[in-house]
Amino acid sequence: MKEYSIGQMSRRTGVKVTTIRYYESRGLILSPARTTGRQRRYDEAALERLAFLRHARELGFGLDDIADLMALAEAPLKDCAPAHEIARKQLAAVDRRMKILAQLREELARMANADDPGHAGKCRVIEVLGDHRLCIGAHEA
Amino acid sequence: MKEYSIGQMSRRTGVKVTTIRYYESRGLILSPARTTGRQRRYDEAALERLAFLRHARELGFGLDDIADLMALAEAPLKDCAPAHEIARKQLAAVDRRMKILAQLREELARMANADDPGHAGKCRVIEVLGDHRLCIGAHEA
DNA sequence: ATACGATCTACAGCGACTGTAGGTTCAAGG
DNA sequence: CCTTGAACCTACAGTCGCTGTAGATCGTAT
Repeated sequence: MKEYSIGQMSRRTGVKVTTIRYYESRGLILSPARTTGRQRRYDEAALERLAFLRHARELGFGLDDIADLMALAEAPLKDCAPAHEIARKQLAAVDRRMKILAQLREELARMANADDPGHAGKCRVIEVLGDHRLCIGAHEA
Repeated sequence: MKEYSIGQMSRRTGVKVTTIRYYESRGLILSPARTTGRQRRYDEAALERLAFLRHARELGFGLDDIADLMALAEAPLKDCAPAHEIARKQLAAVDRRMKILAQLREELARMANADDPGHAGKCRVIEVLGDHRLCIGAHEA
């Protein structure tokens, strides 16, 4: 059975050592076994959960939502009704995120492809960012 | 000469009143004129700067990057290559994010729509988001 | 046996807000 | 005018998700 130190976990997932300990303190990952010298030793399952956590964070999910998603992953063995509700809620969140990202992408592509960077003409990046017609969200409130 | 209260600025740009004051305290926008009762009164130029700030934040720029961009906007003859570089970097990040979100979306949709919640098959959310091949950033360190 | 990097705990600090308390100002209606 | 109530003011604590520091201990390679 393979074992990993916290540093190996960090290298394999890209999550910083301090952040791993922070996740543990928040209850997002289980407290792992310890050596006699009280150093953490993780197994393969812990590695997978951490990789999941990392990707979910990169997608912009909050830690509470991630806790829900993790519960969802374990749900099929139990009652699925709450799991489906979480799935629907997260699906809606994902759809909103994708919609916004698609708009961001368009604007950024326009910015990145504007005038030649070194060229004598004026830089459109600033203009584009200031343009009211390109507002991403409806801004009420 | 049109004048706007902080609340009107907020409504016009979608930036919350408290956040506008925060931006001022961070030096990102100039301290506006005040009424005799010490309430802020903004002009059209301030509105434009705030709109710029809002859009840049939505695109994921940090406040320091935004300060740099604003400085660039005031020296338009200077080379704007760094601004293009920032835009390209953000664009790449957005593309990676969208790709992963699409996969998660598919999995969540499958789970949310499963006719047979109890036997719909193993939940693959963790697998989908745990997949190393989908990593957004290079993770060295 | 020693050296030296990795790990430990505890806690302070950061970025970008957000919320609260408690008071003041402005504009509209009576 | 005067009242009323929303909008505004300052100051500061709290939030989220980390990140960094200090000082001590552990573990492994030579």
